[in-house]
This record gives sequence, C-alpha cells and structure tokens, in this order.
Amino acid sequence: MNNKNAVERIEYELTTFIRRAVYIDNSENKIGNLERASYLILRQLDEFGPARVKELAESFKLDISTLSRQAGALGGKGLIERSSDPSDGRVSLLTITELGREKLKADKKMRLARYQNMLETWTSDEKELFGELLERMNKAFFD
Amino acid sequence: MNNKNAVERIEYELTTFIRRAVYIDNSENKIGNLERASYLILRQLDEFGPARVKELAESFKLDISTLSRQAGALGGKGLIERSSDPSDGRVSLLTITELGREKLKADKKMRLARYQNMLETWTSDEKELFGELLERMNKAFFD
DNA sequence: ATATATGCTTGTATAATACAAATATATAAT
DNA sequence: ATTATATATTTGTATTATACAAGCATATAT
Repeated sequence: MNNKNAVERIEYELTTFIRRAVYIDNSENKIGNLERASYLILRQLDEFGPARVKELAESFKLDISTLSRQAGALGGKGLIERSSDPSDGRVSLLTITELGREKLKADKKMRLARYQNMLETWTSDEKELFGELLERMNKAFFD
Repeated sequence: MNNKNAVERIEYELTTFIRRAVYIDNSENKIGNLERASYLILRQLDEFGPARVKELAESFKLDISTLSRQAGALGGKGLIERSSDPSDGRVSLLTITELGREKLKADKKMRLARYQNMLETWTSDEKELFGELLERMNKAFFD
C-alpha cells in the first residue's frame, strides 16, 4: 500500500502544481510576456522548424481552428511568418521569425530563472534525476 | 552548464506536462467527471474541513467572484452545502456533502488509476523519490 | 470534368475567468 | 446611538480560449 501512497502523493502534487503554474502564467501575461500557448508554438517552431497548422494542433491536442487563430495572432505580432507550401497550395507553413526567436529567448530566460530559483537548494544530482523522471512520466503519458 | 541543462529539461517537461494534463482534464469532463476546479475544491473541503469562499479563492489564486460561482455550481449539484457562519453573517461556509465525498472518491480513483498505469513500470523507490521531489518543488513554489 | 477529400479560415456558442458594481453584515468613529 | 467605513459575498459585464460547424480554396480520384 506504500505504492499507492506514493502514487497518491504524485497525483496530489502534480494537480497542485498545475493550478499554481496556470496562475503564474496568467499573472505574468499581464506584465507583457507570451502566453503559454504562444510559448509552446514558438518553442516547437524554433526547435523542429516550420510546421503546418494541422501539425501543431495535433501536437498540442487543440482544435485546428484554435490553432489557426493563434497562428493569426502570432503572425499579427510578427513572431511567425506564414508562407504557403509550394507543393500544396492549401497548406500554410508557419516559420518563426527573428523577432519571434528573440521573444522566445527572453521568455524562456524568465521561465528558466524561475525554475532555477525554485530549485536552487537542490543538488545537481537531484535536478538531473528529477528531469529524467519527468521525461519518463511524459513519455508514458503519450499512450 | 550541466546544471542549466537539467533545469531546462525540467522546465521543458513540466510545460509539456501541463499542456497534456489540461487536455486530458478537458476531454474527460465530457464523459462526466469533475472538472479540475471542482475536484480541487472538493479535495480541499474534504481534507481540511469547511471553508469560506474567500479562503478557497486565495488558496487557488482565483478571484473571489470566480469561486463564488463555482461554489454555486457545486451547491446546485448537491456536492457541497452552504451554511452561514453563526459568528459572522456575511460569511458563507462551504462543507462537502456525502454525495460530494462520493463523487470525489470516484474521481480520485480514476485519476489515481491513470497515474498508476502511467507509472506501472517504475520501481517503488522511483515513485517515492519522484513524489518527494515534486513535493519539495511545490513547497518552493509557495514563496 | 466532376466528385470527393483535405487544409485552413471564419462564424457562432460555451465556459472560465477577472473586474466592477451592488448587497448584506460587521466594526469603528463621532 | 448613528453614521461612516470595512469586509464577505453575489451579480453584471467583458474578455479570452476553446470546440464545433460551415465555408472556401486547392488537391486527388473517378
């Protein structure tokens, strides 16, 4: 039953974490940062290169229409560029712009700083282990 | 710099996790479960006893008006009861009902099952350690 | 050449949220 | 005691993220 307790604790802590993280995201938006959705999109485009709307929607498990609007907003702010795929006129390819990269970098820096601060008393080993466990958990989440 | 990499990984994995967890929460609502907000409120009332609206709002970092409406909804479904505090007529005390407890239990069971399933290949030690690290992280989040 | 499928956008509805105004009650100041 | 101020909650209104459905443009298959 100790096993169950451990899982219960994990569930409890993760649920709590989500609530707080969502709060922080929302309150920080108000002082001029990227919302979580924009951050995720830019991060994805930066890391894996241009992508189409549908691809991103699937990746984030959001409706295509939602992503279409988000892409519109990011385009309006000049953070991404939308070019049409020469091999398929229906597709609009999204590419991160230089400005987008800058914003992403700044945003990431702030986010990292928060985590760094939060984990400053941890040993390197603990941080590495925690990262590994999180990664494994997320991979398991895929199924 | 390995330290930075570890923190980067943690940030990356947690951000990804939030996105997926929110998705799962939303899709499960559609097959008749408690939304995350209701779940958190009931969990809190179950664990720490009756609370006032303001208290819950602060605890979840939501506006009082938001919590007032959520309390209204939970009351409407019979999951909580609202009594007025005898020592202060302004205050409305929220108490989880028997039905609320049942729903909470059922919901928790489902959530735990998902985590249990997700972590089934982990050793007990890994689960315990992960739980501890999460708890420490959340505590640091408080500041 | 026409019908069907696909990718995206736009219209519309819903839900969670914040902020502001209103209401009820409590506390403080004169 | 009466009046002013503070506090707890509710209700009105606006905003935002989202999904679903309809529409439009382009591709593919018959």
